[in-house]
Amino acid sequence: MAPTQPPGGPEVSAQALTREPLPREFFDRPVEEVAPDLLGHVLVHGDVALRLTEVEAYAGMLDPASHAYRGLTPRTAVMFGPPGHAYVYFTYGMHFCVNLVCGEDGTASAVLLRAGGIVAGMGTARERRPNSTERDLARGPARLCTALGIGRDQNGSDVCSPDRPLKITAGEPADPSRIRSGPRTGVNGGKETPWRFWIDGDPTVSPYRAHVPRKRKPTA
DNA sequence: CACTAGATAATCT
DNA sequence: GATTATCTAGTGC
Repeated sequence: MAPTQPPGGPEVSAQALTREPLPREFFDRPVEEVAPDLLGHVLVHGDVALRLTEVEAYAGMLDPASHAYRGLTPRTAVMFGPPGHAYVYFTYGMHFCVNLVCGEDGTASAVLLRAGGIVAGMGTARERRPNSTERDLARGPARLCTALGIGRDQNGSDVCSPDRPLKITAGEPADPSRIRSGPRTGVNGGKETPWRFWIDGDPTVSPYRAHVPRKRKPTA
């Protein structure tokens, strides 16, 4: 027999690429309900598929930690649109992160996809992150985007349409008894809201890091 | 393992 | 000019 296969096995991996996307109504709910429900579902981009293990909820204009808190700007325009679309942003001069827009049209809430495990297209993912172990391929929001090849071109993409390269497909939902929540990572405002959700014990969940204000460049 | 600093650019003030 | 929903490489234990 072949040695160890990834969880789910190769047949499940192939299914992940062809399965129907989640219905748009899935996203047309309060963001703190959608976020934990996404755990275990599968994000597909091209021939790579990823089972979500960690996400964070951001409640739009009501949430000091959200990019949408200060209102509509060119960058945040996608979040103010209809649910079921991808909001991709560029940060720290080198990284992309991807969110899925939630709630009613105009609420500007979204779920940040923070980590997951690759269930199809392992070869492609490894090429994109050649120095990474399998466990670390998508362990963190910027690593996730690199492993799946997500960038500016995917901003605004409809993830509920079966014919687009980037889509969110139905997987095996996480066992509710294994879902944990806690404060969001790397965020300054809104610390009291425990809106980071993850699958307890899953090795692909990223380590928690509290927000640290960056030091300024030393003046020589 | 814990901790630090540096990379690098869009966005906002 | 300051800040940032990050990651990696480096040091030291």
